[in-house]
Amino acid sequence: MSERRKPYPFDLLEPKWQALWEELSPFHASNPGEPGFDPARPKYYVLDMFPYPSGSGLHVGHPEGYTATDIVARYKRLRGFNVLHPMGWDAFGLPAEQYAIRTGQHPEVTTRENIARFKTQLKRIGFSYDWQREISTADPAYFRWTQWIFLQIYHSWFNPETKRAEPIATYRGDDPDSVRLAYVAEVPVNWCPELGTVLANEEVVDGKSEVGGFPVVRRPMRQWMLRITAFAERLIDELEPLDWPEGIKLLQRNWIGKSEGAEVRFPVAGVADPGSAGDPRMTGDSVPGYNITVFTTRPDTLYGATYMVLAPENPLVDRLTTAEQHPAVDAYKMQVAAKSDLERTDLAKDKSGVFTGAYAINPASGERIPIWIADYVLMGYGTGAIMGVPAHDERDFEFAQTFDLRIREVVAQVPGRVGVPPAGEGVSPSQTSRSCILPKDCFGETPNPAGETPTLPGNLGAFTGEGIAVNSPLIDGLPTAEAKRKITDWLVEKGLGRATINYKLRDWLFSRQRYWGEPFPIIWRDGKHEAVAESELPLVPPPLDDFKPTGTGEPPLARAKEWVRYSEAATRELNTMPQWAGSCWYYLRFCDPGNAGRFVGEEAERYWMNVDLYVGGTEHAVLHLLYARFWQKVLFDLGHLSTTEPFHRLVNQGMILGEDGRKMSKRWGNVIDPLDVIAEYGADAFRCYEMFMGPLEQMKPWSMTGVEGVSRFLARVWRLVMEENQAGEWVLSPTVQEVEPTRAQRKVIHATIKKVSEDIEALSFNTAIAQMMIFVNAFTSPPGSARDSRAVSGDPAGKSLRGSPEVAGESPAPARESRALPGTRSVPVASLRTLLVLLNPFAPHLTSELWETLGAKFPSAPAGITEQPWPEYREEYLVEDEVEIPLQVNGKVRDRVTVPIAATNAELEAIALANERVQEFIAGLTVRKVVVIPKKLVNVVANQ
RNA sequence: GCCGAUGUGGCGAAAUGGCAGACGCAACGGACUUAAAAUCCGUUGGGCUUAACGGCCCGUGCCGGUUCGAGUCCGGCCAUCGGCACCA
Repeated sequence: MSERRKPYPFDLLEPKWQALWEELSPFHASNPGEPGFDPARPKYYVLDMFPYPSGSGLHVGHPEGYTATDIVARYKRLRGFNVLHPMGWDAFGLPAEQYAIRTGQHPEVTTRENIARFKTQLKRIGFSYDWQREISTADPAYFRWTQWIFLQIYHSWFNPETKRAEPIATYRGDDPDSVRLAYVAEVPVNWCPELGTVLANEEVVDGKSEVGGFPVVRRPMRQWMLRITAFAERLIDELEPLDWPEGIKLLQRNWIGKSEGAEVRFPVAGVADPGSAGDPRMTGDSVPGYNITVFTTRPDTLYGATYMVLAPENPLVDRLTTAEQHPAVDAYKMQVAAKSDLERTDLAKDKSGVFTGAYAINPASGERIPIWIADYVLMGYGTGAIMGVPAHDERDFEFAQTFDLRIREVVAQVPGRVGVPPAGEGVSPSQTSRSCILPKDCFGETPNPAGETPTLPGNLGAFTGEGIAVNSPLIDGLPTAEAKRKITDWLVEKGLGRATINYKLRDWLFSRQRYWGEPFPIIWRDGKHEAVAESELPLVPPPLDDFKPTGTGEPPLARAKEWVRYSEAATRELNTMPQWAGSCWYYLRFCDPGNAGRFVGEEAERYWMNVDLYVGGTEHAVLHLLYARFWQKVLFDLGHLSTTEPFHRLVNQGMILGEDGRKMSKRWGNVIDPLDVIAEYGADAFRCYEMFMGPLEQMKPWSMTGVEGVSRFLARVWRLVMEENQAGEWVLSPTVQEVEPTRAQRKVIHATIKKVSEDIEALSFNTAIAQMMIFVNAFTSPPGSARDSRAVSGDPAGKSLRGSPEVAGESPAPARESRALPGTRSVPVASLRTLLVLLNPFAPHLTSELWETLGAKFPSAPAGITEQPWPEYREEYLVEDEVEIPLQVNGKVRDRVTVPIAATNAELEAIALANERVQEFIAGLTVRKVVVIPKKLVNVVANQ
């Protein structure tokens, strides 16, 4: 770090203001009913995704979003809003626990230290958080309510009639435990041996743990689940009106994965198995228990179903398999079970499977079709069974090819419709050979109505698009959508199926085998679970010396024998909640963090919710953001909250890359430490640079010279107000005077007010800063310089002459040694004050200091810059009497002329046609048309 | 494979369908300085042309379209990044 002189004394003034903010808490927001609360003001809740306080401290990614929200928060305060802008800590988490395992240091200690470091660092950037609302998810005063919310979920069920969560008491069935929103199930889970815990689907990436990258295997275990699937439809529907990036909405929709289709029952054919011939159950064609139900999104292809496939784990498999096929089926099941998720995915390309020996009846065609098992059919989706329609499904096609199963076309492509290659294209010689492998009856008896080649589309495999039903007596000739409807109606009529919807979303695996998390407020008695009384909350984790996973899947809490024993007959639940639990509702607690009697006070919740602006990284698109919406809905349904969605407007900040354009990492040695930057350039420069880099949502590389540029800008602001005297002290510059701005200056001022206001609302901070740079350039450049006139007139070409100050009684700038340049003009105090307010959200320290300095000499304005009203611009100052417009001939600029703003179209046209340069270019041509856009341009269209 | 985002000077980037490159960085030239740093002023997309003022042509990933006019709208490609990935 260089020891060169600071361009302005940020190293003195930034700590000064930070100390003042610490002392006076000017950013504290009062709740309704509290002293200092002003009900006349509108509210604004602006929230950051709170950090996990890791050991490595803040990196430059954190402050990007935090600076954006801080600017908005400070801006909204100046605009007269009651602003809620809190910060807290997502403090439960694996790293602290793993550190504890390595060192024996209790996670609580590590976490406390990390929080302290994060807090110091955040304060060093000058964020205007209301620190009185600070919360930590690992604080018993907080997690007692996390546990309380879990109990609300536990004590409720999803009523399919009302489509709402309701207290379990309203459930009329005989087994409440089967419908609770929190339930225990023996499910195949993602078990990570290395971490000694199970993980949610969302925490597994490519068959490895998201944290640490350790292998994850499937293994059945008894786990707590939250019934998020019950809310699938609402999670999709209520997403629609939110002001979120379309991409994130789409990500959530895809994650939830809604598919509309039908369930179809296939009777198992009784005569398939010689061994069971004569078994009375196998003779009828709809014996209960011997139907296989499948889910399909394409019921219109039912006639094309030439085989069936069950998931290997499907319990029906054992009942169906013939004696002959038993050894092969069992071997295959073993083989599949041994595969990890990774392997199962990796081998996706090669289809494998085994014939069960059994047959089913295609309810439409009446044909006997073979039943197979294959691992490309998943037990967890739909019914764990499919009908194989190789002609119209890629996977089924591959499978049919591998095992030489029949392929029957039942949907004909319609020429000229979606996805149909023009004739002649997509047909290669290999098509003939492809046809050869198709069994004889592949296309049925009916000639292919599409004529020409008896195609599967091109030679690529299955045709999965929509078309016209063929070879399907009930629906022949119908387009796909209609065919779906008609066949579904027919299925319902015959009692063979029904329309239904399936979701990819699975229930949320909610328990973890960890120490450092919220214990479940649950006890076990006689093998059944019970909730503990609310009065027993918070349920604090027991003290432990050994945090290591037990390795058996039994949670570390099992080691605390005393704690585990709840009573003679009951023991405590040993699992803890996942890290997401605390972050599912922290935005609610911020509204009323000190409330000891409720998770959030009703009035506070009604006043502050929902979150007006939520800024954070995309990585939470389907995790935190889905879970939080889920909890919000449950709590809303149960009457605890006033809104059904928590986050009105969501914005994702883009990642900041290293100077080399690569992701910042120790490996590349390109990590930028915010505190190093602040030490050298100051917090204001750091903040402004992060915002000036480019659009908030975009990924962008760091640039140290870019920081320098922004730092220079702030120094120019400083020197606009201050100058250094002979003793080397900064004093108010004598050029700052109580004078009126020139007309040109006034225009820049108002253009800047307009642009900065609009840009902050739109979160376009980079262009807001650019406009303030223009402002400063206009006020620092000598009159008449190109830079001056460019800035002042808004004329990029800088050609218009502009210039002499129009200020009555402006005194010549006092001579000031070397700094006094000829033509230096005075700087109006009022203009400076406007700039300082506009810049305040971006560079709060510098502007506070300069505001104070100005106030000492020109005491007309209130003392504190944070009490200022946001300036309003006046349109009348933005318009000019004259405007320079380009004259075009056939769309090419040939000249520019300055015309009165009020010039009529006819006048403009006349001016254009009379123009010498235009004349030159239309010479010998006939003018066909003259396009006149008032105040913009004139285009003369001419040709031969 | 599917879905989404992005593609503009040497670099980060601006541009309600209306003068492409605002603002900043870097580079170069100049002023100040014994000198350097800092600061200030200026030049800076490419090519051609002019003694000079100036003028002309090309240019927003590629190909095509709509329009008086396209970075912007439409169709088709290509590349990079991100997400999902046997979900029937």
